[in-house]
Amino acid sequence: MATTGYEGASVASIARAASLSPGLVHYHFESKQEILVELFQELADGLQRRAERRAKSAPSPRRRLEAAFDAWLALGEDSDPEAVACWIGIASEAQRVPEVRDLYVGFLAEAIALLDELICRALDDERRSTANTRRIAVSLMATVEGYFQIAAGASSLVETGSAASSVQAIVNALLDAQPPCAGEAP
Amino acid sequence: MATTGYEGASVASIARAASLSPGLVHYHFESKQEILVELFQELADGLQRRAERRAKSAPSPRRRLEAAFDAWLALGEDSDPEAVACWIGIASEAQRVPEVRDLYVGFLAEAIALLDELICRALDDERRSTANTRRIAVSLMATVEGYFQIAAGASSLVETGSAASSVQAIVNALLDAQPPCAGEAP
Amino acid sequence: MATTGYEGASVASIARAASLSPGLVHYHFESKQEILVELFQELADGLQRRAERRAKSAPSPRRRLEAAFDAWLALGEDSDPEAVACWIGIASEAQRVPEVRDLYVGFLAEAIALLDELICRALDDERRSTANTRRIAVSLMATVEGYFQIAAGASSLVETGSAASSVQAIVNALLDAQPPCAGEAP
Amino acid sequence: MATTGYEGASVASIARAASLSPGLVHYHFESKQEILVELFQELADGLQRRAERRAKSAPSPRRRLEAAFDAWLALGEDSDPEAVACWIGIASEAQRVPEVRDLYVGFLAEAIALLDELICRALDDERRSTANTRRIAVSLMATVEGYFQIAAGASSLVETGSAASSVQAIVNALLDAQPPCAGEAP
DNA sequence: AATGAATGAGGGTTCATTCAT
DNA sequence: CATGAATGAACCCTCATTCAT
Repeated sequence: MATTGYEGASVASIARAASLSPGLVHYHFESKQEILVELFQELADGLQRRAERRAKSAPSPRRRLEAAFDAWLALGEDSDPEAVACWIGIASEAQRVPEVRDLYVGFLAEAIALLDELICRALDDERRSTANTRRIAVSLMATVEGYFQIAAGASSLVETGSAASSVQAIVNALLDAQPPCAGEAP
Repeated sequence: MATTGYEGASVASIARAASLSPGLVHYHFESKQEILVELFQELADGLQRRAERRAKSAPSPRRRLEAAFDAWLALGEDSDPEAVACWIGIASEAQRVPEVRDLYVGFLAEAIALLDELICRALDDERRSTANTRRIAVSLMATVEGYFQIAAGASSLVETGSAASSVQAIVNALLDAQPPCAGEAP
Repeated sequence: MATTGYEGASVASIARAASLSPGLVHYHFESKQEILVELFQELADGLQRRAERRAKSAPSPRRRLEAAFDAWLALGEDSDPEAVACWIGIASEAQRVPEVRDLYVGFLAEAIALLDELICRALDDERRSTANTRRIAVSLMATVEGYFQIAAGASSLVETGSAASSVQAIVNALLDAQPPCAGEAP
Repeated sequence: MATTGYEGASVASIARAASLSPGLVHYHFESKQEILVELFQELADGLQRRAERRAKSAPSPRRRLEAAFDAWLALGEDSDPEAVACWIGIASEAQRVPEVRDLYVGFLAEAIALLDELICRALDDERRSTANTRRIAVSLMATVEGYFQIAAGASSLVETGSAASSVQAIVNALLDAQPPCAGEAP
């Protein structure tokens, strides 16, 4: 699915890649769509677990945020381009397949909640009360997803390794900005 | 293509939607893929033109940046969900179809160049020399693309109208940040 | 479908028999089932038209009845064994396919109505008021359908040409029977 | 098989319905077709036994005939619609599967022989010699089979309970008819 | 006697593309 | 410029049957 997309990956080709007979694929999966669902869950679980595990072992709130982005964007660039390619295809499929959409929304909601919490912890009491942390979380998540997309479709435009640090720069700027008069999101 | 995706849109259904005969579609387009290319160009041109036109008519450099994001993300949220849906599908297709990939990369490069320039103009001489404006442009573009993706697949997670202002907040934070000791990307 | 049954007749084999490509079959018929529906209508129309045409040209009410059975059972035995084979398969399919069932019920209802009317005309006023002509029509129709079934599955048990005359004998016996004390169907 | 037909009943579904594993089905039956054969024999034996048993216990020859039809058509209407549904499917299958055809022919031959004998016994010597009792038996059997078919595919057309009495009316009419000048089948 | 994973041929159906008109 | 019938390969999926356990 990484190389040919969901539609391009015929059940026969999937079976061949796994050294199975086509019939056996349908013995284990009700339909081709179910394979997509399973694949998504595996990818999403991997991302989520990775972010949480690495965030936990970081010493300070700020470092935890950093660790989360590292977990995602390291994957986005170097380690597993196949996973990123799948991810973009799935995001596209999520628009049409309700089951996939639900999972995708669920994943994003969880990730945003994690970011929201980490952001809260990284702020002092005064700024926490004025900042719209959830909105910040959403926009950071958008940046992550956008880096995935660009990495998958136009990797030549992103310097290898720059994604994580760029996002870090955004985080730093947002969290250290002087309380702007109108709030950070007017 | 917005509602069924590229693979899901049969030439017959496209013809029907346009009140044409299937044969006539292939009289005007060499192949189905060429329709995708044409569609992409239309969408990309629209985005690019929109951003440039609105940026031009803004009074200050900072306002020009703001106008560009407004041009993109207003489309991303309210005005044309069909275009956004197409866009995500195309980004997914770009991974596999070289012709589409080239166009996609070209569009992004142009958009990033525009942002880069606008950012440069918005900075004073001192900060322009220390800041990595291109990297900032890339990460802002990633955020825009990410918002498109989330809007297409999980619109419930984004407050209507928040995307543009959230990106604006990031821009403000990045451009107004004190020159950090370690640079914006350590 | 006559020789292999509905399930046994693959769309590919149907196409081959008609010197068509498999795709073209689905260009003209929405589904394989629709072919069955069309086939049924052709058979049923043929039976109905035949019975009505021949009944009309008969000189007396009694002869009209005779003509109707001749129209059906001549087909049932000699002329078109393929049609009979199809018919039995269709009757079996009618149990499961609602669309076919409706058509089958419709055909029988029409045939029974025709018989009912012919029987009424063949009776004198006194007997018409005491006889349950509809019930007689149903049982005669059952006999016809039963002859089809036996002809299709066990033709060796029926002397060629005997079906029509046997049914005629039943008709004669029923219509000429002295008014039984309890009515012919207690 | 009653609800989905022979082709529609997969070995897996049969196994599931019987709380068996698919493999075990093929341990007991050589093939799926053999299940059909077994099913047919069970149904046919049931019908035959039922008719014979009830015919035996009737007091007079005429009552014995009546009892036989009751045995068949009671099943056709009230008691076991599933059996009737199977029966029609089998009659359809008999056209193609030689083994089933032989059994079907055998069943019909036996049933006709039974009817023939009962009819003979019910007639006085004079009429027995002039009547074609076998032909009468065949036509009565056709009526029974026809009622099965109509009951299975168009039950709304038959008043519940009318089949047996209608056939009885035919029997009475045929057996009591004055020796027609031209015989009962001209 | 029993399991259920595994096979692979074949099922109905879709579809990009062609072409005679 | 326009039609729509026609093609045939490929699709997802089902299923009777086998077999190691």
